[in-house]
Amino acid sequence: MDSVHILAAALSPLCGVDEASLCDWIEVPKNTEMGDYAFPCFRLSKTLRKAPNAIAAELAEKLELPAGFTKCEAVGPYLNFFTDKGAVADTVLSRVLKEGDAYGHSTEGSGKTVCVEYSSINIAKPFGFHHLPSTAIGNALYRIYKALGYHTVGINHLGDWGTQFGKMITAYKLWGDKPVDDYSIRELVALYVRFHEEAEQDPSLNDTARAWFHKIEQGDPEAHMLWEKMKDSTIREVKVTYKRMGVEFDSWNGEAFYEDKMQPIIDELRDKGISKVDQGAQIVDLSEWNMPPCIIVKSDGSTIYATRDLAAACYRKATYDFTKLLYVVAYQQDLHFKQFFKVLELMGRDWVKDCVHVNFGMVSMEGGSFSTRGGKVLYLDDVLDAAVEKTYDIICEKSPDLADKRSAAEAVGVGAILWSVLYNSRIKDVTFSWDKVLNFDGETAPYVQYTHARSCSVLRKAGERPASFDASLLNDPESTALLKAIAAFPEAVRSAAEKYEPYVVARSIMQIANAFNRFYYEQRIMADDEVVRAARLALCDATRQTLKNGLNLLGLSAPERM
RNA sequence: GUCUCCGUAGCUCAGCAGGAUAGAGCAUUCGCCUCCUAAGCGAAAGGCCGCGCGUUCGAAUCGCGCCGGGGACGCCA
Repeated sequence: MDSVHILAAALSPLCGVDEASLCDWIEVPKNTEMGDYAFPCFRLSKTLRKAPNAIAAELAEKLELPAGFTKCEAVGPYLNFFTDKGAVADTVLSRVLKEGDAYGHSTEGSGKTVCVEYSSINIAKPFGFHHLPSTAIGNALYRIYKALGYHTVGINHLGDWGTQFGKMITAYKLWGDKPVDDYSIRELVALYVRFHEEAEQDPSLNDTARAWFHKIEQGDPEAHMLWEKMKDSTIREVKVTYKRMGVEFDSWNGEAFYEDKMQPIIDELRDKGISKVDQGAQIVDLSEWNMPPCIIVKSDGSTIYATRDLAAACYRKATYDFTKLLYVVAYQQDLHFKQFFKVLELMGRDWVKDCVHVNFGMVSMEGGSFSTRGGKVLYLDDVLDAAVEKTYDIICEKSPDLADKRSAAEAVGVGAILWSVLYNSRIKDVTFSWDKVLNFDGETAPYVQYTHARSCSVLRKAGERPASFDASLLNDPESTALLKAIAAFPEAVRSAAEKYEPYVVARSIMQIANAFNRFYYEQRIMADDEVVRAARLALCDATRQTLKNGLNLLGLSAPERM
């Protein structure tokens, strides 16, 4: 039973309100000097026909202080409670140190499966900075759900199908000068750009491209092989980038995979009378729900992304039997998801309630926009490299003696970039600017990583320390604030999952890092008094552990030195 | 035009199952390394929480209406 329930149980008989309601009313004051918990008495004034201030005073008088609490006082209309700091400190520290890498984790999701679709890049196209939000947010959610005990399936829904591959093959056949396997993404993109340039002059190239794509569809050996190889080399290359960012997938099934799985959906929609033919296309009329129609089959007989998404959702339900299917996709597609979820509902798939469009804001350049054809692309790798280089320079300047500068620079540089989209609400648009992305001061990943390394450094220097410690010695304001922040971490992880918002975890560890740095400055951890030292070292270790766990949940690594 | 999201300090953002003086970071100004990593800590300054009405004992937080901005709106994804 936690403190809130204990308080509610104690208060209930005095004010004649059931415990459950009281639990909702009890709050944690923003100002820590006001206590650890507070009970506002406004609501009682109606039923008790008394002024809130009087009620608070009276309750303070009558209430018998429950175990674990040291003080209760009436401040105006509030009843403020103070917990036994020593006991709380001991509980928190023992738990963190005992659970270790699993602190913040739980088993609430055991036996349940969560599928997360994220990143979803296009084959033979740049892996650009604009893929960062989906990739970073999706990966963080994947890790967070896994930590909560869910079986997780990370899905990279590749854009690996469509006429652009006919164009790619056409370009390759015309201008290719080495085996397809040897082509890097940038070279493939160059072919694609050249195709569009030349097709301006010679539109017949488009016919050739269509023919090549048709061949892929028909399973023509050469066409299929070329397509397959472009796909393989793209995946091989992006896996390197993914690895840098701690990103993994369990499935790379993209659009091509669902090519043969759409017909049953189309048939079902037609047979159940859900779809109808309109202007030569097969559509589902959604005007009843104030939405434009959802196109299932285009008037030329080919399918469209909605069809593929329907097939994919059904396939995933059948294959993974998920309790949740998350789509980490930009908000531009809000309408599409609303439509496609509605169609699933009309098809009687009641599990559509478990499908969530985890949308996020737009990525843009400071002053321009991205476009593959125009060649105006910002490769994610280039951004990561720049951040790593800058980090390397900083390390050389600040820690010239550090043995493994490269790996620390990699961890911190990449972390800084990931952090930029993990620290704010998903819905916020991000405008890329080198200045912003290369600023490592303040609320950034390097700050948290630095704090982690700092705590490691203290522990390293301390060497052996006694297994037992007296947590009640951690009663100074800085220790108390730090303990509170550490104690809040598991709830932050849960909340992040519930809201599909990794920033909740990011903010939580930021708060811990901040509290630790104040603690570090105000209280000497390596105190002369060895009993005090033991307690502070335990707190330092708990900080280290929690920061590491939090960083890992976000896909960042926690170097021990930097 | 319709639908939808957003609007909090100069800038970027927290806070929004309503509660006690609205919080951070960046930028600006000023302090702090003979001691555990100064990628740090502290201080100053900076706000009709877009505007109005309503609900409430109480609204940045909930509802409605404006204003301003982003996005989407049938054969791209």
